[in-house]
Amino acid sequence: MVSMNKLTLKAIASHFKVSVSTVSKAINDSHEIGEELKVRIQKYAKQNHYKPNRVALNLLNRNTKTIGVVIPNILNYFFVQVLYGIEQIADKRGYSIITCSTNESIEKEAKILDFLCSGAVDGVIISTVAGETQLADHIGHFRELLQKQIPLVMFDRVTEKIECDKVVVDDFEAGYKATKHFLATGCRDLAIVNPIANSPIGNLRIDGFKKALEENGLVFDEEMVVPIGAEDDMELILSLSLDFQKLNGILVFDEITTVKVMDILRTKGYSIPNDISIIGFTNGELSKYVTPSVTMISQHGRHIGEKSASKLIDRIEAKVHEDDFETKTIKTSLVVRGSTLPLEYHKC
Amino acid sequence: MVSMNKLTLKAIASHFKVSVSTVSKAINDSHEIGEELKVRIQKYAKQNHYKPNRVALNLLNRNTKTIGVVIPNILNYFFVQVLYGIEQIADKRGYSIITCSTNESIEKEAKILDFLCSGAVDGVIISTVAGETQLADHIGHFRELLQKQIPLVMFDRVTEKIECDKVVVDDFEAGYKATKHFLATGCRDLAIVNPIANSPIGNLRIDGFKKALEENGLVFDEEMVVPIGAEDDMELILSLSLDFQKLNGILVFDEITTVKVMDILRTKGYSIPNDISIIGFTNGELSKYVTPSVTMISQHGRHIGEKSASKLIDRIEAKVHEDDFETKTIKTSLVVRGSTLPLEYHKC
DNA sequence: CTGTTAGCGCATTCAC
DNA sequence: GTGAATGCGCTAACAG
Repeated sequence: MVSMNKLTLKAIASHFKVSVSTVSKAINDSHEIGEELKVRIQKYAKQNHYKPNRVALNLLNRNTKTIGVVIPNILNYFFVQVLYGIEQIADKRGYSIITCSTNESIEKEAKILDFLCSGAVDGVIISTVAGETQLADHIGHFRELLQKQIPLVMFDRVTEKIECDKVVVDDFEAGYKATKHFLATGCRDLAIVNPIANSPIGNLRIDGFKKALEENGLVFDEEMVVPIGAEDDMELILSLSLDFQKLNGILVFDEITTVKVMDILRTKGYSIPNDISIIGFTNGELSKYVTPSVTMISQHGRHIGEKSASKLIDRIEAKVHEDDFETKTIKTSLVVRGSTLPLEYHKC
Repeated sequence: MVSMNKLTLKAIASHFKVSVSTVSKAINDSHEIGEELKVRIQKYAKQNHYKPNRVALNLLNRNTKTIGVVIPNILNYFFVQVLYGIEQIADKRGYSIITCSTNESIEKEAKILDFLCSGAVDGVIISTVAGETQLADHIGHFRELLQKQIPLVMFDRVTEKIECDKVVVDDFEAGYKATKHFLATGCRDLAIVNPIANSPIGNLRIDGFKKALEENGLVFDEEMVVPIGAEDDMELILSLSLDFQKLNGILVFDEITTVKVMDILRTKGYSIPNDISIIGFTNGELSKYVTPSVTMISQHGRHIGEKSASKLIDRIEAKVHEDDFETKTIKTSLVVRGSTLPLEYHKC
């Protein structure tokens, strides 16, 4: 038997030969409606699984109880963790999430932002794909969001050019902390492998690295930093750029690159951490289970997601749109594992 | 300066002192509107970033160009891959995705399905959290979707009780294939570590395992299968259940458990694969980078996502709702790596 | 060429 | 107690 696919107030109304507004009130349990009729209508509605149409309500209420989340790459575990954190909070506060992936394409990001401007969501959380340079051309899309009064929270990859709430990682301190740990375990000949070259985030980490070096009377040299592109033959580049014989510590800026570097070192016959120590910026399980397990900087992706979502929803639900934007900095943690030497070995 | 946050047709109309429908037509470049006025309106709209309200259009068109995706756990890399596949296709065909995570809670799944019934999406893709037993109580939520004519595609964890399009992994063949590989490399004393006990999927794999054993004249014994709960002390259970001395091959049904098992074996002094071989059901990078790298069954999550999304959107856009539901079976691949012995070692 | 009317599904205000 | 009218923002059919 074929049932009507959409049960509306109107249909119920005509079934009971009453008006739509009567049905509406009955279903919303208004005291205005006679008890007997009310019960009959409610029962009928329940039996036939009546459910008010979200879209109609959205139009009426001028909100959607939905937030848009824009990330550069959903296959990156860091962003998945952020997503998880956002999801937790959103769910708790009655919001749904519409997830958009830019795949690191600035054009796609623009397209998505454009879509998100159209009233489909009440607010947006984004980690932008744009580096500072590209952003200039493309900042308009953010402006439009803001101009339409759609609350915006940026996380991780943010930009000063846009005024909004932000949740960022303390990347400077992270670079500093990792470097200090190298030094504290007797590793003084250091290098950085940087798969996110040109990003402000990477630069902050490098700044922290510099500071730690300086504090210990070591001089920073640009040669210490090896940028790696996605297409590059990493083994070749590392061999050309680094003198492994002299090195005893490598800091790597993402998870996959970390294990790849370790693999290359192993192939070349170096022992980790005895010959060379490794610290990685990682988020996933990977670092825990490779051998040796990786000493890492944890960025607390889930926490970043939670903070971002809380802030956004606060902003959405605030009656007034004030301009007191806030930037929240999330501290990283150094998780010490097997790819660095124990602290007792050396003092510095 | 404060600009109006929402620019509507009405606002433009009153600005030009024309009617709303004139503006609508002008913006949609109708030939009915005088060239001069049309251009003026279009220019004004562009300058002020007019964008038609999605929600209003959704109400009008009775669709949302959005699909709901329901997964048990977003931190599981398999589901992330599926999500990625869905995203690719959805984007290509002009749909957005609203992602919902049940966190393996059947109540939450019911809640989500309930929400998804309310007109927020045009169709649903789901991997249900429910095992066959629980499903009885809770099948109503699926029925409701179907009854409301909302297209539904189930993937991975499906159920016969619901009639809809499905995309499943050939888990029987996967179990068979993995077992055959053990046998072909001379491993005949086998065990299974099953962290998804009671799931139909796990049972299919076990059936494949049995068949491979039988084909080689070996007898299956329930003792060969060790179920592991999320809370269990795995090391303890394995020690109690398995005689590692006699074992030379272990098949593990998820990724994290695989590396944990390997860790335990290493701790106990067994060499992989020389003493004991390992094959895992995995999806992530983890299996590639642990030492030794893990021979694994790849489930092609991305492909599953693509198929699911294609099927769903076809169904959504089909004028007629026929009942010729299709179940698509995705073959797995065995990726041979370092945790199993080379084929040349033995013949069988 | 432009405007009026109607309706998507719902809740709310105001009459009766 | 019940219902008609209004409007959320938009398009389409129909008048003028």
